[in-house]
Amino acid sequence: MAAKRAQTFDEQAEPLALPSAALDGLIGYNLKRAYIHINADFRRTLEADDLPPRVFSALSLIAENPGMKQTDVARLLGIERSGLVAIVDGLEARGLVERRPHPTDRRIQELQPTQEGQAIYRRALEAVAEHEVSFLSMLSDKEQETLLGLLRKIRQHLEDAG
Amino acid sequence: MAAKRAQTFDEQAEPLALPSAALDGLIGYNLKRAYIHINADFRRTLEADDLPPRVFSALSLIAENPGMKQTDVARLLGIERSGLVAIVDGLEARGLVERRPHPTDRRIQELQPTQEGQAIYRRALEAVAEHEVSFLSMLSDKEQETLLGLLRKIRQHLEDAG
DNA sequence: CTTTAACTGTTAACATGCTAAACAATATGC
DNA sequence: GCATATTGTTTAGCATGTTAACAGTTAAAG
Repeated sequence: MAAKRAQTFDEQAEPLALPSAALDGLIGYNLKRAYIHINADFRRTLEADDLPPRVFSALSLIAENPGMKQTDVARLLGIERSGLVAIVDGLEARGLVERRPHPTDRRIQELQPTQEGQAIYRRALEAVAEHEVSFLSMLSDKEQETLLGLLRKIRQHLEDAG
Repeated sequence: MAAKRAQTFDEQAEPLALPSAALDGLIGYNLKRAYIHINADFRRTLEADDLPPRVFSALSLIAENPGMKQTDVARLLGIERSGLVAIVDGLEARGLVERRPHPTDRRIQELQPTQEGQAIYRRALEAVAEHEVSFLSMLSDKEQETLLGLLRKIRQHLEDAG
């Protein structure tokens, strides 16, 4: 059990289109709707590994940056330290991540991915990438490249100059 | 009071970038991050009118399609009928929307925007559109047009043959 | 016509995922 | 040494959703 619970929420708040001509002209609205669809697919893909998006994100950070402390992971995820505890507890209970004592600072517990954690992360990432291909099949390769470039440009300007 | 509550959540779960080369190549991930930023701006913009995104969406539906019943609004928003009750209660308490009896079916209460409701909706929509311009200033007009077209293409294929 | 089923809006109980506040253990700066 | 800050954690609470049950009303079946 645990896989079809009810999917209480996250980003599935607007599955259907709002029939509004006014909103259709806004990039933000179209971005939101496209995101909702692709995120739903993302969630479905990760459901096979019982990884909610937020847990996948945490695992991703830990797998790609071994040795981070929880405070940093929480900050990067944009949640409170207290909120991360349960997520790491879950990952640790499943044997995907380990809390290890910091060599000099005994307050800190470094987060290390286990071999299984790395394997599952890589497998999940590959599954997501594969799903994306079929999910965006309405766009040509050229169009996908253009879209990726534009989205990156937005991120770059917003995340660099905070 | 009521405007800086705590902004408990919605989509602000990942304000900072995940330093991951693997994820950066995924359109879905970049779409998500761009959406998070633009949605945060969307939320800030609507905060002036004390309109959470979900309330704005409901008001938008009602203002642009007067006479809908709650069941339809809930379905279009992707939430349960029971969840919409509080939202409509709030809009009605603020005098932005009215519940009116259906002429023949006494189960139904038609949702009608008041004059003030329409005014606030139009004003909020204009504010959102204006914010979008400055928010996406890193893209040229041509690039914005391209992005809008690509996002629409995605939506079209996903929502038509849903 | 009568009975049965379906639909509408609503409430109540509960789940979820976060925050905020307090805490003990530890580290740092003067 | 002592005040202050940091880390991870627990606890309580809130926001926002769901599901289940309901009363009133309508539509369908017999």
